[in-house]
Amino acid sequence: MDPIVTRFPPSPTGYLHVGGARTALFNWLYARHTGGRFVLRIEDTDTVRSTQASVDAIFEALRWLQIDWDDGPYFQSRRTDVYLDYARRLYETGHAYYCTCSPEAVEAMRQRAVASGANPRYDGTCRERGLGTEPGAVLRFRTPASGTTVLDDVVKGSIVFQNSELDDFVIVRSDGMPTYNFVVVVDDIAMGINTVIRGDDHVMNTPKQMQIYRALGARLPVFAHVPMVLGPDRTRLSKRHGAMSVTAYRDMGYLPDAFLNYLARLGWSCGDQEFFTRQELIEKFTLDNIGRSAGIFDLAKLQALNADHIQASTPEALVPHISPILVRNGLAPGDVPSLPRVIRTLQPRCKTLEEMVEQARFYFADEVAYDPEAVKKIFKPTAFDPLQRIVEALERIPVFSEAALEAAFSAVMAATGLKLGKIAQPVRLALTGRTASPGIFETIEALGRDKTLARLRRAAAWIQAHAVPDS
RNA sequence: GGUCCCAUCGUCUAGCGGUUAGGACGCCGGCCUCUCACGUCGGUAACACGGGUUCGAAUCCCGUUGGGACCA
Repeated sequence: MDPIVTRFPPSPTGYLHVGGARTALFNWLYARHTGGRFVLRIEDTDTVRSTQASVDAIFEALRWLQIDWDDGPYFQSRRTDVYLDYARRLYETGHAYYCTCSPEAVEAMRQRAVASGANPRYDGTCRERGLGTEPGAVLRFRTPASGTTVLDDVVKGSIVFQNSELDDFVIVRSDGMPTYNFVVVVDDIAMGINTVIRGDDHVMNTPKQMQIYRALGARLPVFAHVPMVLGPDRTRLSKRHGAMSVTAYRDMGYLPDAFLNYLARLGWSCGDQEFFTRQELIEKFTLDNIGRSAGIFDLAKLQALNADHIQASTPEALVPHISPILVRNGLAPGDVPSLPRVIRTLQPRCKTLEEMVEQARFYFADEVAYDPEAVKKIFKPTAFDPLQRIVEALERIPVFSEAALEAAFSAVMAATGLKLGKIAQPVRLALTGRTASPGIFETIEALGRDKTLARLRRAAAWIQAHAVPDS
């Protein structure tokens, strides 16, 4: 059996968006799953809207997602001669003909067709005129007037199109530029693409494309039309729904593997499994379990999955992902004794890395700001003594290991008769400025000896300074 | 307007003629606990509607409604 060859053909008219990323993912996964090839092709024939910035943005997004390609990138703008070559073949074999009808005349035909209740279409005026190329002529594809074109779609099943509904569409414009439906087929044939996985907004293009395959004597690829990704209001995902750019999710602190996991499960399933590593995705992805109905992009679910991936990761593996976000927030990764240790304390408490940075702030601060509400409740005069005892106990510990810290706290608990909560909360407030934080021992360990002792002493002094005189 | 696609909890989905319709996210409650989380246990909630086919339909067929896509 021939190896599977898939492709991803983005138009560089903007950043890579969520729907495009999922299409890329499915094609990539299928190629990797089958040990086939994945081709990247930039469809930049629209020279007005295509930009280099968009090309760069797409590369950047694919790099972040770690979706790599085996062939390409090809640029359609550099392949015009290939397309015209194929167009000539179509003309020479009688599958295409020149047409000199003016745009106005064609528009009139459409009006007439609509008026008679039919589809707007070209009426075939030049079809049998046997015209050769001449100035202002377009090249039209000669669509069969009768019969049906049947698309056997892997996900949608069999779809029947009446050929009479198909137009004699233009394949080369009067300015010599080939058209979309035509170049796609030429490229897919030339690049050996045998499996086309794309959004189901392309279903209506498919019968036209199938006709071109036939006219060119090429073998049809397997088609898999994947349902679209919609916004919460059930309309096509757009700017109105917030972030559409894939890299925006990177900047918000999502892990590429979590993002891919979410995208894969949106429209594809594997029994009840929700969490997939990249490797599992490759092992388990097939075209068989792609759903037929459109899916709504749900940020809450993405967040939950991201939290799972953050937890499943090692702190060290998170470092390269979180560092840029730290820096963006004015925090230097080196300003803490051990960044992985800090990350470890926060892993079970964050849905995104952005949240993690937010919660990590106190580790980096030179001096924590106390939450005023918490101060009222916790920094009471009675908190001074235990705090002081903790300082003394910690001063005697050379190495801040969790076990040693726990022993020190136990000793203070025994000496004062206080429960851990009564001691831990003042310590927590002293170290973090807040009432909520990671476990007190792991926090101290990650914060390090110097910062811990400095903050505890400052807190003790603060309480003394603000002590309410006995009345 | 024409053509095409789709339809299970709010959301993602399992189901492929016989199930108390399962899981996940979210939400609500219990437990755990040095706080917040994590974790764990439990709860909430769905087969769009109407006809058929069948001993039996979420599942097969037809229609209706609703949503979406493409062309204009």
